[in-house]
Amino acid sequence: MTTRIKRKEHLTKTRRKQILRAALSIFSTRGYGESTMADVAAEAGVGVGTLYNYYKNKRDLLISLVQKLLISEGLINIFDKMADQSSRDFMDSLLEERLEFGFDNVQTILFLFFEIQRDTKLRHQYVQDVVGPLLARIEEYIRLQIKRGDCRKVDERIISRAMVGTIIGSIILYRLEQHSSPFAKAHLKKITHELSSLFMSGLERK
Amino acid sequence: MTTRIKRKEHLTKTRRKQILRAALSIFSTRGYGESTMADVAAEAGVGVGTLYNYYKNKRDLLISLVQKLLISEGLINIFDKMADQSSRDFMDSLLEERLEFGFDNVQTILFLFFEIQRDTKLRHQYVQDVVGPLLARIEEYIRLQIKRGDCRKVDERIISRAMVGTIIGSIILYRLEQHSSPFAKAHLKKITHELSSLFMSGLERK
Amino acid sequence: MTTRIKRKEHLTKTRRKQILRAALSIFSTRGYGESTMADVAAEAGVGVGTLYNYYKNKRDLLISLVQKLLISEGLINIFDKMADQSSRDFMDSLLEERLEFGFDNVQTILFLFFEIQRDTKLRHQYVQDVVGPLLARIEEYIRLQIKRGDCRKVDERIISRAMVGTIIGSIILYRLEQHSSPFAKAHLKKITHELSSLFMSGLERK
Amino acid sequence: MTTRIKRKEHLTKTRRKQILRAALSIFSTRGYGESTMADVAAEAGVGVGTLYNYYKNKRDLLISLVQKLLISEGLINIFDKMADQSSRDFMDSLLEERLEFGFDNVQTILFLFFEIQRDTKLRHQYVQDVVGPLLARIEEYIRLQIKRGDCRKVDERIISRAMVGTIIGSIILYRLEQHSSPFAKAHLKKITHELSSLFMSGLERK
DNA sequence: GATGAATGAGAGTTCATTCAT
DNA sequence: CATGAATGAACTCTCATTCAT
Repeated sequence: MTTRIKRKEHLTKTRRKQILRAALSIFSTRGYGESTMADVAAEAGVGVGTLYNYYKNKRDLLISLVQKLLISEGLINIFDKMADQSSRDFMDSLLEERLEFGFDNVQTILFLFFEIQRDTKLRHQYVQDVVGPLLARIEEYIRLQIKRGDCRKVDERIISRAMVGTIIGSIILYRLEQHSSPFAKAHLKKITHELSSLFMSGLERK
Repeated sequence: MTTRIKRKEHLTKTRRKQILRAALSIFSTRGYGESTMADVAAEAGVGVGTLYNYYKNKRDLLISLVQKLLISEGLINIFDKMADQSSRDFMDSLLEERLEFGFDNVQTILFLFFEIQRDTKLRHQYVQDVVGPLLARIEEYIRLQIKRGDCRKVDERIISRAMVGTIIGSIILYRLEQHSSPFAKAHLKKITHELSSLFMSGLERK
Repeated sequence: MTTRIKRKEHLTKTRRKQILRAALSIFSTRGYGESTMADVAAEAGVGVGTLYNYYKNKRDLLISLVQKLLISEGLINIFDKMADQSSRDFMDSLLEERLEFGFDNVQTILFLFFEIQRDTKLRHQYVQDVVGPLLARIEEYIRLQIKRGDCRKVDERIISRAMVGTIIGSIILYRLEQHSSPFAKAHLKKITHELSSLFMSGLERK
Repeated sequence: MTTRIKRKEHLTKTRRKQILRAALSIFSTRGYGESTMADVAAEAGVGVGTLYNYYKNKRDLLISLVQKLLISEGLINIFDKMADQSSRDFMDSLLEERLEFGFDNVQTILFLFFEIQRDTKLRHQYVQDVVGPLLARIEEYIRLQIKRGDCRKVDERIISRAMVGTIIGSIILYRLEQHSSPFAKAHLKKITHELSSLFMSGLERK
């Protein structure tokens, strides 16, 4: 009995995931406004009506999708990996991990940014749950370095944003230039190293 | 006679601009797919039919709009101002000018990026006409500094992209955080200075 | 299962027929270009959107309609009835059957002719599938009569066309004069008899 | 002064003819409902606005066009040529003249029939001014032949319609079969002769 | 009188959503 | 719960008509 119910819940979750995955794929490539529920249904391999058994309407699907991405899909889980890392490693791992993830999900990320910035609620949520914590973490790190004397006196609130901005911007440039540039996944290590060096010596005390 | 024709041509150009301006405003805020031609017409203060006297269809309006923005609307005219500037000024003016422009046009820029990266032709055009020249210019500048011995040996192709990426990413972060951050127009000078310093000392020979 | 599917297929066919019938009615009276999909939907008693679940677009509806009429709606099934009939009966039944059908469907027929002759593909199909076989049949009949010596030497290719032409033209005249003439359905027998006599003695050996 | 006015009137007439000619060409090939005023204007070599200086609206243009065709464009002027002709010549000249004219203007004629039969007023006018007189003439001819004893007793009202119908139908068949049949302009003499013979001996006293 | 840009009513078409099966 | 045919509101686009030049 309980098992039956559990299985049912499990199935429901699976179905919801399946639909969200399809929606992400479709929305990312065509854009929300130009995607149709039929497209999503086809991609998910279910009937159109089924979508409405799991999501109230198209907009609900979008919001659910975005929130799911914000919360659980590796967009903020860097923290786990970042814990207790020494200075250079912190920078390196932050850059490498985020860039690799970014390069792998450019379309999704661009789609996310575009949708998030258009919806006040989503934007606040995103800033609060994702960007905020990430920035806080980096600010804290910089403050620590300054206190230690390893870093010159900088405005950590601005520098942290510059760093996150660099990651975001690099991902976008990668999408724009595609394979016609040194910003290819193949050179990820090289890129990480150059950026890391730039920031490290940029912050370093003279 | 000639005057009459000229006036007519002038009117046509004016009308086209008027429509493009309206389209930009609508598309930027609602997104292309969710904007209607009626919206655009209303914003432009003309009848719906009139739009079709100047643009073949909705997509044509979008493409024309994007191309117009790429080519003439100050997205690349930074070059004129940048000419013959000494090292620190180059960095400062690049950052300040681009950030200010970016902060003033976040929505437009995000809209542009989103549309450009979805259309292969536009993407190529953008890379070739806008991003490419800008990167070339920065690479050249870095190479020069290296040769002069003012800058340590770095991969100028990566660093140039990092710099452009930083600008792009900062603009996006600005849009996301809106007024709840130090990334506000009010602190533009401060921001410019911090970033400039970061890059300058980041590149500086130890 | 199979039954379920069969029922569905049946329903689909019924719906398609229902729509075609409505389209025929509307197109015949208003003309294709002046009919609207809303008209057709109303006549069929379905929503506008439904039309598009069965036909790609308005033109597709027209073409399907015309082809359906050409192929199956009794426009060529005269052959079954004509088989193995002696000379005078052949002529009589041909005339009577075709005239009656024509008088009953003038508008449809005129609409058909007008659309068919404007579309090369339809025209070829019509000639090949409908007019051609009918003419062949009549030519064969005439040739037989000539061989038998019951008929004087005539060019059967021209005479057959004259006979078919007479039927077509009579139908049109009937539509034009409407009830103000002896060409009324009431006098069908009389008309058939006069025409039959005309042709019979027109062909008869002197 | 009078000359000036006359010239003006002349110009006006010319312009009206020019427009009607264009309208006929466009309407005949595309059908009234699918033709646009812009099409007509382009064909006539004038601006769209000009059309409205000569005709109240699109429908007025159609009606004027049809009436013009009915009244003056050779559709009924056969009477002049037919006067005082002896029996066989009457039939021959009627057939040859009407068929030649028909073969040369199939599209126009089909367009005319289609439009006329859809408009009650036009239909009445057509029957009264064109078809009626033509039928009357043929009926009279047949009655005369019967009285003379050259023709067997037939219902001249039906036979006359059959003859006119044959002409109409032959023209339509010609359009449908186009060049793939013996109904080509090249064989006009042959056709005329066969038809004439058919009718003559069909009516002849045995 | 000639013109064609401007217009909006209205056409064709799409698609989110519902609901009977 | 899964489905997809039915639907009409809403969209894109067309085009007859007007009117300032």
